[in-house]
Amino acid sequence: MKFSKQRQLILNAVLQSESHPTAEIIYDTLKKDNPSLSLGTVYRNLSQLESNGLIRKVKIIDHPDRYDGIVSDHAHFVCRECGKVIDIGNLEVIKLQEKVAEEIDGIVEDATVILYGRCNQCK
Amino acid sequence: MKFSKQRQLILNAVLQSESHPTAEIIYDTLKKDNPSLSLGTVYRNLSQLESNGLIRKVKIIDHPDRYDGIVSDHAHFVCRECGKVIDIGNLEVIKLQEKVAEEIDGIVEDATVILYGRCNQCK
DNA sequence: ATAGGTGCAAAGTCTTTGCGCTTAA
DNA sequence: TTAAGCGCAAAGACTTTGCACCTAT
Repeated sequence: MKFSKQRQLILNAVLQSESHPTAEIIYDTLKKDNPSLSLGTVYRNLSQLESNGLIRKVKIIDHPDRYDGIVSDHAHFVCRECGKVIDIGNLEVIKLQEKVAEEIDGIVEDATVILYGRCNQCK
Repeated sequence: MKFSKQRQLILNAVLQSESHPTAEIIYDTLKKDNPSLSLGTVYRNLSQLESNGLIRKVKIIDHPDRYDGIVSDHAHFVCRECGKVIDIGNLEVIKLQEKVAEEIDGIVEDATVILYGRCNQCK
């Protein structure tokens, strides 16, 4: 994989962000200092970076896809009130994967876990 | 909520299906015996039924949204080889929710859990 | 009677892609 | 040098919605 200036910018934006940004957010953020950047490039790179395992896509019901720089399996908590997304440790997720692999007699490669509710500020 | 003929058909289609159908699949299936049915109606009803807690939406990476008649929290396993979706018991999911509620000091209302891998036939 | 639902088709949102130019390796 | 990437704009996939008509309650 080549590392163009744009790809570096996009990768860094995801890795440095703590807000699990959407393609649009990344585009808007980077556009300020890189006015020629195109949205298509952002999508192409997010997709490419994900294929190469450098970032991870997170699907949240009723929101556009988000991206996350933490690649090891872990869960997300989404606050229904304020929309905040919080990373959750992966210990429980790994346990879950093991149980399920046993239950279906198959191989569990990874998991997407999203919990919905109210965060400590909004509850 | 009123129960039109269409709503009944759509609800039954989701409840009876074992394949976690998409809106398109439901539409194609019901269209055979109900040629005047429109895709917009299917989307409207799936959305409405979900709001009322009768069915549940399942988001799977790189697939259109699917719907599921089992409303209690539970996980899904998706086979990357054959695309099959298998329901997983909810015991582990409930445990996970409890741990996370504690970890974030918030309220966890429900969860979407999707595991990816190879099923017993494809592994 | 009437709030809510329907079919249809147009519009909206998010994402992908074809093309001719540019650039990292 | 050249395979890969870029910007742009058009197209695509999926979903929502406005409107005039219809129906469950």
